[in-house]
Amino acid sequence: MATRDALEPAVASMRADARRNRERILVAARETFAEHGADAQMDEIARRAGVGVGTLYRHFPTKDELVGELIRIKLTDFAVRARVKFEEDDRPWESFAELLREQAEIAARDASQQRMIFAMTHEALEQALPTITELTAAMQALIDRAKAAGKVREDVVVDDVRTLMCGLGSIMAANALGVMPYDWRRHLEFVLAGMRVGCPDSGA
Amino acid sequence: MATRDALEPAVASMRADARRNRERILVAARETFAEHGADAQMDEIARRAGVGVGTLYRHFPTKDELVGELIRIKLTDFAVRARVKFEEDDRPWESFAELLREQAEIAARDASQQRMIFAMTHEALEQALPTITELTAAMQALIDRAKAAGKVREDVVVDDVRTLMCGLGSIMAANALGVMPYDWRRHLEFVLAGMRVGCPDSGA
Amino acid sequence: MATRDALEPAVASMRADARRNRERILVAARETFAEHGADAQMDEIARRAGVGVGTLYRHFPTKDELVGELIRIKLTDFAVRARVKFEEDDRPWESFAELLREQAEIAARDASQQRMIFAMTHEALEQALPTITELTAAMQALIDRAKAAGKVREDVVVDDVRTLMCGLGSIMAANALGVMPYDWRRHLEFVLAGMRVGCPDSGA
Amino acid sequence: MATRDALEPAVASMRADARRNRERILVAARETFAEHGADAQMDEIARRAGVGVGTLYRHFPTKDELVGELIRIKLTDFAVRARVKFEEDDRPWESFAELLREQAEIAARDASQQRMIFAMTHEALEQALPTITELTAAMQALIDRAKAAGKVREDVVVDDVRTLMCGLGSIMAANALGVMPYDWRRHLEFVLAGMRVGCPDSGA
DNA sequence: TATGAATGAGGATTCATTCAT
DNA sequence: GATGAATGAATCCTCATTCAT
Repeated sequence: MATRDALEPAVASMRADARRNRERILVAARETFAEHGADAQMDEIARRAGVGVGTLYRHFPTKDELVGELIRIKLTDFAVRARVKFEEDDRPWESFAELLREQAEIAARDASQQRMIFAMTHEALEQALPTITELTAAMQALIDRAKAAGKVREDVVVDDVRTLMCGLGSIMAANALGVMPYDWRRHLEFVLAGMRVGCPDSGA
Repeated sequence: MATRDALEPAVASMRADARRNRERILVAARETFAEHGADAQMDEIARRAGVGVGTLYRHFPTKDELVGELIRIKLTDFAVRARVKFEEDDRPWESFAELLREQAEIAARDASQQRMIFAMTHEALEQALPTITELTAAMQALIDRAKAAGKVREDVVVDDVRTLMCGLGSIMAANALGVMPYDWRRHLEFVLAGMRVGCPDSGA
Repeated sequence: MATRDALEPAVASMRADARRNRERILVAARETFAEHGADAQMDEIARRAGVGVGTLYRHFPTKDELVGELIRIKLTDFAVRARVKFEEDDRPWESFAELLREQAEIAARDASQQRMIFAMTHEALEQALPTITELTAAMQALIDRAKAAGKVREDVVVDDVRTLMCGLGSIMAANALGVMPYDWRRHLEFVLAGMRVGCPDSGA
Repeated sequence: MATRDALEPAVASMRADARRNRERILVAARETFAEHGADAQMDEIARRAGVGVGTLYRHFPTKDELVGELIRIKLTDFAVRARVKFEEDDRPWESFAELLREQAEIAARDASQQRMIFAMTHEALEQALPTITELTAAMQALIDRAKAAGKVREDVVVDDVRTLMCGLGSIMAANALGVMPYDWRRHLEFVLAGMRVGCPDSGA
């Protein structure tokens, strides 16, 4: 996990027990949002974390801020992974495609936790803004290199990746709801294929 | 609209005023889910429809059944459109790709109403099962013809389309939430390109 | 009781059972504010009224509006009484002084209910504004007549009466809290004496 | 300030820093009750005082005891002032009337802090009992001298002053709530006038 | 001893659903 | 059948007080 990098100074300077509680709350929140989606209740999150609601609210003054932090951590992790992939790997297409595959596998592993995005509000998102900027830059670098190497179509932009990940997350979420099975891995491969140079256009 | 075909016998045999109420409720429900997503309230739907809550509940005994009916109508419409496309049009790739583009535009037009899928439960889905069967058959026919004509990759299956539409709907919904802009049209074209014969594989 | 005059059209047109519930809620609210002051709980008010909380909230969407209505009724009653006193009675000093004595006795009778004023907010007050205007006018008429008859000091203004009643109410409330006994009747008589013509000034 | 005289032995024997903390807490509490009335929170008082809640609770084991102490100090101050007035001043009416005016001005100056009295409970009051006894005695002396000089009506008793001050405090508090303006100075003068010998009775 | 993190009962309000009119 | 009043479990959040560091 690259989460350590997500620690803000405020968190780093916490008392040991407070930091432990904070961590337990985040774990519990992930589980609870996974099970109940946007309807996850603060009381249940607290109970699972083994703390009182008061403690939960001391750490995250509103539900929104809790959701915002979960998103921020996830995106920070993604950004770090993207940066590492760019440094460590010099096969332009593979480092691009594999980053997305790996990130998708990770997202799928917290399973249905994708449902949390249903609980995302504007406020929640704002907390993650700096992280999003970082992630965008890292992704841009990967795309640029792959384009320069003639692997990725010239018209692909960073936002297409954002859109793809949004779609994948929702597909995983729908999957987790259990109403119907969806194969997100196949979906990802279709999009990757469509983004490659050499692909005939879609006839649009 | 092909909605007329969605009428069940029970609806067909209703008194004229009851059927009018039913229709107004469905319209009001669409509007309300569009504005408030899964948080749409039964009271507001009734108010917009100009009927009492009691009447709303007479037509749809639970919120789930109301959501289910909205989904069923939408899918029925899709199925009809798919069947028509198959009959009317003999350009295998185009009739496949254009159906998806048209359906996506329609979905986007109820705009944010996609948010309703956040309110979908297992029960809601069950009502739509027969419709889903129809839709699957119609889609299968289009895919088979396109494969036979060497236009669509052999490994594409009906479920890939279902998955695609799920992803698109969610992207539209996220868009409507307004937290971030997503370009679902570009996403659709990447997938279509990826499904075409002649596209290099994704390197997976 | 002159409360009947306080009925707004909205109330008059209610279904019989709804109006009965509304009345029971108001009674229960008076009792509960009397016992617990500003800390009175909506749940308890509902329980005492024999209705669900939902019903309480249907009639009064916020605690403030409930408090506001209680104040409005009380002031309406006062205004009516003032108007009647002015019409029925032609002894300028007596009609002025007796109105205040009677109103104070009435206020004291809902006893400690005066504590409700502790729960009064700006919003709550706003509901009562038209009533306050009426009351002010009625009181002004009584004061003017008593001044014209040379009974009340020329410098007495309507606001002095408002201030007096506020003080009396609080004294009653403090009394009801039981922390100390206060004799509000004596207090009232001192103020009345001080407002009479012929009283030596206070040496200020 | 005559507060020094209010020091109990327990306080006198405190370590210098503890006494300084105690003083800062009292100041912070006055400010906070002034701003928020009975809704003042212990956490905010501690924060303003620049101490942890724990320290606040070490000095005042319950909120009630804190309120009680604030009241006690205020009343002690009043009692001292009354005694001084009696000693220093030999104009019977003036020393009586001016004491009340001065005390009222002081009370008004903590401005809205009168709102604290809304937070007063039986327990809070009990702490102040000895002080009340002192105050009563001092006030009695002033009244007796004024009666003997033929300035104050024979039927005036100490409790009438207590009642007056209670009313004034509440009027100031209501004023501070800002819902309506009340002129407590005028109210005080009416009562003083009403208590003077030579005032016609109120016609009761 | 001082600190501030943790606690959790409680409180206002909402909303799907039922039922009297 | 239609209406909308009534229901009350559920939900987010607060704050006086306790207790580990």
